Amino acid sequence: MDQVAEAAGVSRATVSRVINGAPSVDAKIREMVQRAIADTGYVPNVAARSLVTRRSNSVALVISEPDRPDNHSFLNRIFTDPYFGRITAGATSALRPHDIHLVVIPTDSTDHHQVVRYLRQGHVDGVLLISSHEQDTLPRQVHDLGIPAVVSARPTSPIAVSYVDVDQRLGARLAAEHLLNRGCRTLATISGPLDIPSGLDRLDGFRAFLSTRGFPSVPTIEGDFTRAGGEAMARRLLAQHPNIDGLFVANDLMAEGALRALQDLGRRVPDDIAVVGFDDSSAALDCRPLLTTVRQPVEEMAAEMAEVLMAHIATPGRLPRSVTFQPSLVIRNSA
Amino acid sequence: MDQVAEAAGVSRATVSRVINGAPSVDAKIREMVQRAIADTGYVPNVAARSLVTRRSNSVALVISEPDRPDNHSFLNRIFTDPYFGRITAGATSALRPHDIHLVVIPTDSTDHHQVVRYLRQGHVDGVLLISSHEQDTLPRQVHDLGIPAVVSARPTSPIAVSYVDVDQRLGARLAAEHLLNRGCRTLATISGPLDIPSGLDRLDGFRAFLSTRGFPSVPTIEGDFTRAGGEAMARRLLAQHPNIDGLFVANDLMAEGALRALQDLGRRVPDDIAVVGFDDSSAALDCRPLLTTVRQPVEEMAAEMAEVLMAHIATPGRLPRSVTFQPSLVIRNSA
DNA sequence: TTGTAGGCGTTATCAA
DNA sequence: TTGATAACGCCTACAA
Repeated sequence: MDQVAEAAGVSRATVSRVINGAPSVDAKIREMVQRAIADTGYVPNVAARSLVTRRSNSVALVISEPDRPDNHSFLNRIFTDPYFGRITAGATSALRPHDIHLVVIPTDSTDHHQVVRYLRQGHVDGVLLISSHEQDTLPRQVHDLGIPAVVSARPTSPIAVSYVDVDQRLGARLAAEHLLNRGCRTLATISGPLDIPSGLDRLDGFRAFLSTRGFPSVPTIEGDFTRAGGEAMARRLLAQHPNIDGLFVANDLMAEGALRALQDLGRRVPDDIAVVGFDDSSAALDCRPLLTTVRQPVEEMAAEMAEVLMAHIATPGRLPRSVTFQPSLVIRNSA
Repeated sequence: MDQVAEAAGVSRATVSRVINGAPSVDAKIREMVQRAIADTGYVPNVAARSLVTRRSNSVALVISEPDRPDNHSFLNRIFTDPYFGRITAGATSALRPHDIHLVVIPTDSTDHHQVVRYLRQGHVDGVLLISSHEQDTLPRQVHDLGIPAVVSARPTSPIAVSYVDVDQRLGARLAAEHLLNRGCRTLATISGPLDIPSGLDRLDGFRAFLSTRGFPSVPTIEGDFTRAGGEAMARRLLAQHPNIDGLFVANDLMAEGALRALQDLGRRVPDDIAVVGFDDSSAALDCRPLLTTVRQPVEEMAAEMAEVLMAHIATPGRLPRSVTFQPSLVIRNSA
């Protein structure tokens, strides 16, 4: 920077002003400085800058998953699930125009403390926290840290933190309504893990609506949000309840597996049994027949999380606020 | 830090030594300092540290994709393709023990300059560059930057840079051999994009081996590495060459689409036509029948990239070196 | 083994 | 509008 200042015949302070686009700089001087910058190939040092500005221009995307028995493939599952991919894509697209970068940090409870330490060290200006499971303590820990944060779903315990969510119960209701409208009368559902709020909410919403329509009880089986799980659960469900004619599966990945099981079992979809998924992820288009599903605008939601986070970063005292997106039904061929 | 020093009754220098685990510190004093750190809840400021150490303890994962006509879903495609997910998982697992974090940066040629600027600013200590297409100028730009870097495939133009790759031609040969051994005599292939070296190499390897076995020409159609593309190309291929009995598809995603097309066309796999994919990604297990495929150890390769990168970072002058992994054939049910 | 002191490259304050 | 100058928080010779 001294080089630039010397080359332009000004002080370092002026160089700094030009770089940061301060309005109070003479046009000619600005020009000279810019030329000097180009000539010297000067690049500001970000460490020095953030030392004084206390900004890093990056945010963390923390993906907090529950510990599962088969934990060895933890990273693999995360980075292969299209849901997280959509989150990453949405967040990236919102952050990029602001020149803010994304540090991706997958975690389970065994290394919460590492994550907390990382956040405390000021590596990032804020956190996008993807946390789905009920007993996850990370949202609270992050909140206590006082660092700007936005969570991907309504926290289970009441924490004063901003979050972005979709109306899960409404989504499940849309599915139920559609199945009834088609004429299905023997309904069942493969739920998500019930220690995950979205899993629970979708199940609740589905049941709650059906009970108002005269279906007080609905055969239910708990799945794990994976394709293989959906296939296995569909098999089990149909073994127990062979005459089901309408099935709500709590995410598309499981629905894809379920369709496969139904095909193997010789059930025609949607004629013998109609199937509705949840997400409208790319998996819905990989299904045969194409999957009718509840659309959750994940990319937009992630982008909104990023926007809210940037607002928090810009205005430290800002009160938390939550944004809820409306789901919609995407009718294709499976129901 | 002053607080800690005062609380422990030592100088800031000693506190610094304790934090950085310098050996020359009296055990008692170390103890006192650590207690003081715990009491005061002190956390080192990373910006100040990297200002003086010139280390950021993070590396960039730059995913450089070619510009495609349907570019609007660029981010989506990247983050939904299991290949990139596996890369991310592999790199993360290798980096985590060293407390190095990953900044994920997707890019196409329109924002190469942003990426270069980012790298020049010293945000990261090094770059893992995932670059697949032939005319990509980014590897050269990164090389010219002089920042430690490792590329995910052999560069097309000779650049003195470390890379990690799989023996693509050998993989294709394994597929060809297997198809011949099964008794297939009318072979064809759906290749990857031919402006991507891996696409070209797999095609070359396939053809080269077959020509030594008396199959001088093989019907070929160029695909795009997507599921939908695989399906469409398989349809077209079989319309032109209805009597194909052995098909090599240059990645699993396309193979999955191809299997679907074959099913729709009423061809039995593997009886009427045997299919071999490439990658051994999770998609191979989503296929019906389960996909016989050439295994590419992507996670291990990404981890190796990370290891090599860390070596470069630790030893600035280190000469570039390349690591080539051997592919292997995973025989399942489709061939 | 410990302390002192200088410097890393910016931005921000305050005069001029 | 511009220029000195003082932080920012840490590491690291060097001296004690």
